[in-house]
Amino acid sequence: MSRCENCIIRQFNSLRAMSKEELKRVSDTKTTKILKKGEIIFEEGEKLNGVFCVRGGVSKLSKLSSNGKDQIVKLATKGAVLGQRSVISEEVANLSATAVNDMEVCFIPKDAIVDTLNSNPNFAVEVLRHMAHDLKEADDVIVNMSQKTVKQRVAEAFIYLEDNFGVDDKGYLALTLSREDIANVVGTATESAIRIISEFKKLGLIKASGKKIAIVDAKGLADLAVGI
Amino acid sequence: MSRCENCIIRQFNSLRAMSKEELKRVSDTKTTKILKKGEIIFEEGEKLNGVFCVRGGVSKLSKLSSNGKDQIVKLATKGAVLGQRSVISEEVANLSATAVNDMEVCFIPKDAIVDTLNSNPNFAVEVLRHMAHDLKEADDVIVNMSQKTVKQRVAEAFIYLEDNFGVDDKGYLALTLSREDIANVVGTATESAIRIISEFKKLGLIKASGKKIAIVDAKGLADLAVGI
DNA sequence: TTCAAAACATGACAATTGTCAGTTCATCCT
DNA sequence: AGGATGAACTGACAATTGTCATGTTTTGAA
Repeated sequence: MSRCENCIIRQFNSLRAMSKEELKRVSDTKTTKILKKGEIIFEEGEKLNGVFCVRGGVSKLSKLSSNGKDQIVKLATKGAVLGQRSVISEEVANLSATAVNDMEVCFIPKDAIVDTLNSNPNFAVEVLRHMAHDLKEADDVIVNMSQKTVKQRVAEAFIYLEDNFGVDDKGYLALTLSREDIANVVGTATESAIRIISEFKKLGLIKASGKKIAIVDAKGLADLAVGI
Repeated sequence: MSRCENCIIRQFNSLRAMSKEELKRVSDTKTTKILKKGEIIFEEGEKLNGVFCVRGGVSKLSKLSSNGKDQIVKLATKGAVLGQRSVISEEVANLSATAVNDMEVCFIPKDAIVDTLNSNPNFAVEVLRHMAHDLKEADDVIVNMSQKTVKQRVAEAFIYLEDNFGVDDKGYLALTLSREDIANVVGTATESAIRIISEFKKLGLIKASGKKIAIVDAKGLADLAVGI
């Protein structure tokens, strides 16, 4: 069985601040799950008794709004830890996590995390730093959502996807999202997202092959995103 | 001079997890500032060498978007600690803090905070919990901003103001914001905010006396906010 | 008090975005 | 292969929201 001490993922997340003993404990209590595309890791309102460490694949973190639409708040990939916020504040999950790809995740029981937090200041500070970073990102999203047009947000989404998930050998975005998911990231109607994507294709900003999308004119897209 | 140990504000924030000695150190190094309405506490991009503890008045935390408009991300009142996120992640401030009222704030130098974080797990965890809470709130704001109409967001803003800042003896919202600030909280044009406020008055949802606004039909407003 | 500046308000119009209805295309199952 | 299903797309139209122009009220400083 794989051991946390050797997990390459550790370098990406706060687990690196754990001592050997603490890691051993996590390793002994953790379990690994394989999830198929579309499967749900946890849902909004669910009480979490642990966190999920993403070893492979991509998860969308979303929240249902009162009008019945799903808003994707964040996309989490290798190294991300899901559910940490809820475990720390001892509240039910306020987001749902769904596999966008086939995924592999480790489940780490709550106690292993909470006990380490309370005894190891390095770990607590490391987690704190991560959360501070997430909070900054969330604030930036708020500003973008409220001040940018849908077109600007779609442009930004493509740049985000390229920056965070990279491209394949043909230059296409490595992460392929459905038009509906793109709309839910951007916070618009699916039809609006589709129309804007078509327009971007006509303008030569992006190209598509099936569902795969590639950025053609990165500068044009970036200019559009900031409103030039 | 007032001492942190006795500061009533302490019960609202993470400082309560500090030991007597730690608090004494904070008390010895802190300085108090009085700010007039409109004055700036710190600006986006500024390097902060400490945090600000709000003793009185209200501050708006805002960020300039690329199109030149200011988005108010959060309103902070008595007990809030400003700049904590930037100090923890050792980055420049990503928000500006401005006094909405006359304010009184304590400045606590960075080192007093950082040293305590590194040595006192209780304090670190307490700060972490606060940040986890802020992150949840930020996620909720993202969903509201992207999925609700401007009208729903204005309705929600009034409910938020009543819930968080209360009402005066005549029932008017204790915190009076300019129409422009309301528009910047909601993420819309000032004219749009004004129109919606006028409409709410006509519908009998709110009433106004000068700049002061009072909620008349709380249920009607709440229904509108969730889209009934 | 008085006047200038700022804040508030409204109208008219354009631009953006959402909704509904329908068509085409891809995928997957047996 | 054929058909069923869902995703992708398009058109038409309505609703929402932003912008510009302009008038009114409030505020604050001389």
